[in-house]
Amino acid sequence: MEQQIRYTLGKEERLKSRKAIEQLFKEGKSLSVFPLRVIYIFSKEPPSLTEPCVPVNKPCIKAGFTASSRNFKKAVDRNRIKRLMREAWRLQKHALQLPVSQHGELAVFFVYVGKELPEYELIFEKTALTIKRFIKLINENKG
RNA sequence: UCUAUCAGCCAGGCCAUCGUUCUCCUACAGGAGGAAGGAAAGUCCGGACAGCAAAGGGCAACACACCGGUUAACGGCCGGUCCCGGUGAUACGGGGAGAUAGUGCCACAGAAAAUAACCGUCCCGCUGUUGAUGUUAUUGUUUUUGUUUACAAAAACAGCGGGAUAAGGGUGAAAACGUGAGGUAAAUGCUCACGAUUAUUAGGGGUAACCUUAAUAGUGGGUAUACCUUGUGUGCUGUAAUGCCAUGUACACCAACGCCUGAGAGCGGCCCGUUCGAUGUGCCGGGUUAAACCGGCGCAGCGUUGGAGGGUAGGCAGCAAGAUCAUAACAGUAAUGUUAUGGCCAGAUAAAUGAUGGCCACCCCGAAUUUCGGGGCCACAGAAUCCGGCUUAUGGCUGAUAGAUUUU
RNA sequence: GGCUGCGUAGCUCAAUUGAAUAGAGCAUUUGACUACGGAUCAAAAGGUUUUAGGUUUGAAUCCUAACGCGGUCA
Repeated sequence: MEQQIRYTLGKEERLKSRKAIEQLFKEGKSLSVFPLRVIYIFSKEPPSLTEPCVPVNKPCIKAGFTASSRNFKKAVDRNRIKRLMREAWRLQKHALQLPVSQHGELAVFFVYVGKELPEYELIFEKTALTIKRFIKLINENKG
């Protein structure tokens, strides 16, 4: 049986520390794939010096998701958007895993900036697009 | 069938794949089990629990207000009662201390908005004018008649003073019980009849609010959702409360004791009373992940002894077995309570419950009436310490009553 | 999670010790002035006082509930 990819998104793979998120918003770069706005940061330390970042054991991509309460006043809508984004990320992030693990660590934060409730298909497509752009970015940095 | 009002119920079920979170097991591959609501919402009330050294008294402030019951508690709920609206109907909806404790307010209009004032009406007295009529005296003339003067004076008018009035006075939301009769100088519940209404007393019913009968005394405008008075209740702040752990750093850190003085501070509104009382404190800049900390300026008593103290980022507790849930029986009109049996039912912290598919049930449409095909499977909406209510949002179903329409 | 304040013309604000017609400035429209425009002058229109109940003879104002928008504590 060819190693089946486990599409997981546990606690380890999400941004949970308030401090880390504040730092990300302060120093991170951003790109925008409407209706998503993506804020990200690469940590420079080579993986060998800090705790070993082996793809199987320790995840090296951390992600967070949010939707503004200015655009969506109801908690139900915000939860729905975050869940859809999480689901799309969960199914597609494996494409990034290998390139990133060779390079360092990545922290990503997705902000939904649209003003209407999206369909799942739209979120899925846009997430795929962002991942492509990330891969491109990593390749440029190498070169 | 539709509409209106009221009351009650439900918020699909099962299976599979990939994921999330918590707990347990484990051979660390994984496996098993639990995982949003009737409103989780608004934060409008009431509690539990915690802190404020202790939580004492008074005042203030706030809330509530027919009666009884219910409860841990409530401003909630249940039952009753009176008033108003409303109906075929005690179906239904709304309201309820005090205006006779006091103060304030009631625009415009109106005589007047609560004192009964003003106009007007009536009575008495005084003064003045006119003066029917009467009496007496004087003067002139011989007398009579007549004239003049003085006095008295019915009545009328005017003025002043005193008193009686609330019947009348175009208004207004509201005008000092209403209608009729008698009575009076003129009038008035002044008296009488009928009616309305308030209070007290007595009898009857009811735990009570209240109902009812009789007697007596009244008829004092409205507004307390103006201030207020009376009664009852509440100390204040809130789980981001609060307690504990531990990294690293700096030291005018902390604790105890003593002396002069009593600045000041606390008891989260104020006072009394009481307690604390000095290496402190205010501002600005730097520093730290954060706090400790450093420097400057201002105000300000010190000393001795001891060893840990303060504080935040993070973690743990608080934090999931309870005014608990389900079923049954009993008590009660009911809210609710008691007993028995069984169950354990979210616990995250940038914050878990999602994505996809199938079947059944339900609804709609078409064929057709056994059944088949297609579509829908929703609305409002997401726990953050936990409970009891209230309010608001919202889909469907059922029942009761009334009305309308159609068919028989 | 708690506390607290506000909502008036298209905009910025008055009127908040209840009193009948809700006022001012800017903006808008029309007219005058000008060759034209601006400025200026004159006039007009524009309000269910956020919504729904209640108290009152009478509510922008008082009371209750809802909706919306801020501020603040940690």
